[in-house]
Amino acid sequence: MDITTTVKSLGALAQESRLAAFRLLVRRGDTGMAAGEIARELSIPHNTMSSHLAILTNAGLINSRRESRSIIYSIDFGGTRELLSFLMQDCCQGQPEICAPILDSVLPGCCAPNS
Amino acid sequence: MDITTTVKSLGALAQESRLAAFRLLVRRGDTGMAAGEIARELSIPHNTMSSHLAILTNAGLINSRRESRSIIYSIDFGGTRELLSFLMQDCCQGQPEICAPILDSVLPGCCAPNS
DNA sequence: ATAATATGTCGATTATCGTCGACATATGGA
DNA sequence: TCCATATGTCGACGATAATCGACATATTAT
Repeated sequence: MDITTTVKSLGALAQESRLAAFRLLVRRGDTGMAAGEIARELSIPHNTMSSHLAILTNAGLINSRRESRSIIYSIDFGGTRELLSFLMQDCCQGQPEICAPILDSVLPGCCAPNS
Repeated sequence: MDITTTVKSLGALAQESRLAAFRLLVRRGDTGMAAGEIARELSIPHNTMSSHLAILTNAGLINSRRESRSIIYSIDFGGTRELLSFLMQDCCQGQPEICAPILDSVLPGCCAPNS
């Protein structure tokens, strides 16, 4: 992942509605959520939400698939992982002090590495 | 860390010059780097860089201290860690699939948790 | 005090972003 | 086919952000 892509991804998340939509989709996993449902849930006009979803898609953070009349958006595991990996490695290699506490706080509750 | 703060921090990093400056400072650690030195290194006018540094500071990602004529900027461990923790926990709790591979890739090269 | 160096602030200009009404397209049912 | 539903696209407006010249402030040396 290069700087330009990283900037684009960070910019995609640096907006309240988009961050909210992204977090919503993270929790839904592969099941995803229809465009309209997201707009309703967040109380945002459907066309505004549409352009936000396009930006998140373009940044490689979410995917979409059609299901009859609806278009279901879901998180893009690959892109999301790439962004976080890039940020984490950037900090870790420069200053382990930053990452170690993060890992300690994230590990217990969720995912075990080397498992 | 709440959503508004997160958006502000992400926005601060979602700009090429600022992300470059941030990465530079991560690598310098507590030693930091003078404002002018950063501007010169990145070939950016000093006043433009000054406003970028102000934005990163306001987002809680970097700190500054005066050292004779220079003002030395350095990474803010606390703020940086908070942002990354928030993003990681957000994803981990929603979808462990995202975080596990990140941890696996970050752990070997750098910091060991529970150490 | 004066000058040189280092950085910050102000203000104006340009570019980009967020928002939303109006219209367009796609799907499925009557 | 005709209509309702679901979503996307276009265009315009207002708001915010990026950039940089000019000026202001702070520090140190002579």
